[in-house]
Amino acid sequence: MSKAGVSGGVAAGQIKSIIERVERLEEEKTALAGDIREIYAEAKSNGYDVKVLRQIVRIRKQDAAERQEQEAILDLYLHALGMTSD
Amino acid sequence: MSKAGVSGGVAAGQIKSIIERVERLEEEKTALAGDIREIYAEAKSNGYDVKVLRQIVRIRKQDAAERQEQEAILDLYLHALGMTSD
Amino acid sequence: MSKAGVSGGVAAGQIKSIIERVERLEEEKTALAGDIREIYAEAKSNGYDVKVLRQIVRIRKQDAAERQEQEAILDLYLHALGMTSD
Amino acid sequence: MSKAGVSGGVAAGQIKSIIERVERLEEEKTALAGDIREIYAEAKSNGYDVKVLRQIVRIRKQDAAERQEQEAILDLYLHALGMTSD
DNA sequence: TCGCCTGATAGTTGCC
DNA sequence: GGCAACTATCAGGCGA
Repeated sequence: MSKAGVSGGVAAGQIKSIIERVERLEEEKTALAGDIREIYAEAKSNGYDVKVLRQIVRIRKQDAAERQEQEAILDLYLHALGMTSD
Repeated sequence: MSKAGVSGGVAAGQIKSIIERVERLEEEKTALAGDIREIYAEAKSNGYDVKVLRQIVRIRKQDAAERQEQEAILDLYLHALGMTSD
Repeated sequence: MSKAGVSGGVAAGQIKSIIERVERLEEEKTALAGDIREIYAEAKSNGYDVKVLRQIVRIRKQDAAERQEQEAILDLYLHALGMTSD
Repeated sequence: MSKAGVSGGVAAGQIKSIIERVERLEEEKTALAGDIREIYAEAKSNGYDVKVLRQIVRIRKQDAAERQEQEAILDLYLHALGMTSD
């Protein structure tokens, strides 16, 4: 069939399965977000500055991203210069 | 002490632990987001309209939230009438 | 009035003004996007690799953002240590 | 030459010019985005519902697009009937 | 030219 | 209750 579910109700089970798998994963995702919040709350109660901690995490993530970008552009340069193995 | 880590470098290990635990959880969160995207991609390749599927998930979440709220209101009434066991 | 436009049609002119100002600005924004596309197209016709150019712009923007973040966290540290002038 | 800048450093100035022109335009674009945000913020402080205002702008843009499409279709018909001047 | 994918934007949620 | 960070959605650019 060219379009799932159009030719009848036969796909209902499949849709249900998709929805439920997504919902399950989103549930886990929400739980993890809660765990993170909990860690920060605990840190705060131990006298740490949560804003600073969050900023540190953010910067480390940015660093990683920047490194990725740097590698990506290096690859681009190498390709442009025909210096790659592929 | 009024501010953790200010009175010396003793808290460095603790900070490191906090940061790493958060990063670990965020990594898992990102992985789950990837899984969800994968499911939608697979659904799309099976001919489903991803936008519609996302909307269904959203509506079901809203419904769940409303149900929660309804129950909360019901509890409120029951409490007000002294009809609860707690 | 507590809520603009609720007490009558008197705010119609104001709404119209808001909408039109926004639309005007978005138009300009779209035009700028077009200008940028044009520059890249021209560069491409001159033999430049657009992908590389875009990557360069992206990295430079990231660098700037990272610098901002670094400054922000420095400020946070200084505040945390009570070493600021305010 | 088949690839600009590959045969030497002569194109550095040109690249620099391209990058800077793009960055200048992106800066202006960002500034306009800021102006728009400002308008909405002002509207909000005057009691307007920003979400609704955004929706109005979106719908009007869609309408304009549809009108464009209608005109294009009309043109197509007129061309097919040889009723155009070009 | 069409589909994919990344980057920009809008909405939501949590914090102050 | 307002503001800021984060997430999800959407549109434009790129490659096949």
